[in-house]
Amino acid sequence: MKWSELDENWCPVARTLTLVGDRWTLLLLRDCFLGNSKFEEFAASTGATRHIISSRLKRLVEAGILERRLYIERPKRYEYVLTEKGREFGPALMTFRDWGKKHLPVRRSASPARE
Amino acid sequence: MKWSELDENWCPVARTLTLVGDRWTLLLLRDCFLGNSKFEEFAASTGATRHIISSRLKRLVEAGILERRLYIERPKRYEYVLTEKGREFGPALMTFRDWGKKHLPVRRSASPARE
DNA sequence: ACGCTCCGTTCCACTTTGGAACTCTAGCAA
DNA sequence: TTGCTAGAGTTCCAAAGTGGAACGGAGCGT
Repeated sequence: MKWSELDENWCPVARTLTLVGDRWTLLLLRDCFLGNSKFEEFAASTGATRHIISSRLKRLVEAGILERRLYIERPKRYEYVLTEKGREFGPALMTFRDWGKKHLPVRRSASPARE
Repeated sequence: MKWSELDENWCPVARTLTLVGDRWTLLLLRDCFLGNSKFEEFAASTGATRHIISSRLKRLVEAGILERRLYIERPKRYEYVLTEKGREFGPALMTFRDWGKKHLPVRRSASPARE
């Protein structure tokens, strides 16, 4: 099954995944909740390629989750901000964060003499 | 950035995404919460290829989210069930479901004139 | 004019996916 | 015995997606 066919799926989870069902998209949304809004910020923060960022932002804007807004007139700069629809996705990221904090603690090599 | 490098990321959301940050994995987990547990059930329900199902189940088992359990001795049949860690992922799927129900209603060409 | 910054787009090699066929084990039927 | 069915994968190949880096253009600053 093509994943594009999921958007008419009976299951609301499946439909949601057609929009945000990949890691970069979810990372971009996390960034938005962290306050990032500019292309270069996304690039630096997520580590995704500009190519990916460009395509994902486009999809999120089309879906009405982000809004592309002109924030400087003269050199024409755009930023991407969450719409109401997008902000309502916040709880989902919270659950990811909580689950990750609990079940996937960082193993940092900082702690002495191990690993 | 390779996505495998995310698992040491400072952000718990990013770390969570290393495990479940793709559509098929999340669909498989949804299936588990719906009560499915067998390979063929996953194949039928998600529409993913057997290849994908195989690899994703493997990863989920390695991560301790699912448990691979022998349920028939003689022809050796296995089923996949959620561990406690996996069950605690439930709330995340609920938020996806709720968001999808609210913001991505099915547009069925069957019913005219209503919404 | 020249370089610099931000925001993308284009290119190509590499990896992942989709789709279908194939394997293996074992029960059941003729 | 041969053949059919069924579950649980594995293998193969073409198509799609991704990573990395270079390129483009619009408007500053000097």
